[in-house]
Amino acid sequence: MKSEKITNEGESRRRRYEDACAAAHGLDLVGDRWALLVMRELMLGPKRFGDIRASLPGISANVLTQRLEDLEAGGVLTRRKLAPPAAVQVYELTPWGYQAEPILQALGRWAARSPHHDPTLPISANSFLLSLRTMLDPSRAKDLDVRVGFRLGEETFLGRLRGGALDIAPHTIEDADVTFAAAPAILAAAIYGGQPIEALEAAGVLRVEGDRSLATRFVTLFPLPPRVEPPV
Amino acid sequence: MKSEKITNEGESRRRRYEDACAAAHGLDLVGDRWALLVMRELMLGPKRFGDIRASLPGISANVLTQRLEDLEAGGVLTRRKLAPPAAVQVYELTPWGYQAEPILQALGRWAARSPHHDPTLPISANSFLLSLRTMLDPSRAKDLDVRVGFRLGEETFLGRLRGGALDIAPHTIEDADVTFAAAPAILAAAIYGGQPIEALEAAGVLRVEGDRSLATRFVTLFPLPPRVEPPV
DNA sequence: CGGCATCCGGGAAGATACTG
DNA sequence: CAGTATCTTCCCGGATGCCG
Repeated sequence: MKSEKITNEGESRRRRYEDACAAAHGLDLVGDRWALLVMRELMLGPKRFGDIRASLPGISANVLTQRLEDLEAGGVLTRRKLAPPAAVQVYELTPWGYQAEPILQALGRWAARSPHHDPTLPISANSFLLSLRTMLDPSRAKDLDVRVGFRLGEETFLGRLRGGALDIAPHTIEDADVTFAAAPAILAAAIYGGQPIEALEAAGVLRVEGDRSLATRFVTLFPLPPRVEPPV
Repeated sequence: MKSEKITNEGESRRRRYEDACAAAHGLDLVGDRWALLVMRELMLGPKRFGDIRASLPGISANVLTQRLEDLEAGGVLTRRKLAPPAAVQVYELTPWGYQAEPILQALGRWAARSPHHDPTLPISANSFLLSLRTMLDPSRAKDLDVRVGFRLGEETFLGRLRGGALDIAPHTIEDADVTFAAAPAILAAAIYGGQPIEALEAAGVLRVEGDRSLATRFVTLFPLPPRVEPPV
């Protein structure tokens, strides 16, 4: 039996930048592969291990376990057991963890201009919804106060657009002013790709309920920044 | 001889997240270890290989070579040869590369609140100066229009504070209104650690030239956000 | 089934030595 | 000084299997 785990006694000797720069310390915390994407998947609310994994095609179970441990040790998230009726364990960002959203937004805004960005790859519900928060143009939205429902696969989310800001959370959608039902990639095509709503409905891949004129306005609130000219 | 480098025919098979999310693509570009810190070192102007390396204690030459190649392939930076008198090669961010600064700022602002952040580690001139741009409180600075010089080791930088924003670039400092000469860590102690300027001068680790009352005001313009409560 | 440990192969990171 | 070559170490990714 050499199973003496000298590895870590609660304190990790993980590889670190020895740098006082706060950004470098941020990379110590969330710079590992997959770490920020795990946080992205928790950004709209707690999730279970399997749901995170399903949202991140390509991550393996042991890596996800590792990232969750590291992020918990860093104070970014906590594991919590739901009330006995459904006593499942979920992972939830700490209040400070939720405040990491501007990192994802800065990264997303910048990379959206990349010459190599490929928007045709698969996209998760969370990353699509977060992209709306990121790309919303407050000046175009500032005089709107509406509730927008999203039915993305099994899950429903309710967005509250008010004062030029957009809050989104998992929620029922019966009292939304307008509701979009489609795969995330389809909605992205409508909002970022300029695909007309009617065409997508005619193709049977999108359904709009409620205020249709609001729907056509809503999809224009998220302008994409110009691409950088292709590589020399 | 199996030295057939099948590796890459100009196209890289680098490990990528297959994800349409722009943030995920951003991680494809700058998510590798050291990548963002290399960009940080170039954020205030072009640098040579050796200078980047000297600013990043712990990076090894081959990793730096690799990161520079990858970032160049991603359109983030270019290599450029200076005019014949000093025909040295330097690395310089592209205009789009410079626009990545908000990523560093979001990361830094967030991680500055970490319970595990250790400000006593070594700090480079660039990361200190960038931290000023990050942490400047525009409301405290909005009615100031001054030139601030920094002598950090061999290099000098000139900061222009105006309209609540701070521009910084390598520059001579003879026409600054006030000048700080000290190691970056010392200046950080004065600005973020609340060390009195007089005490640091008495200790012989800091020298202030020019408008001294401006100096005492300047160091109050960069409030630190509150730390998160230590781990449970 | 969800969560986590273990083993293994490949590849990136780290350290050192070497070359133009 | 600016990288390149080489070797070691360790992380990532996939598979399997244990256990509640």
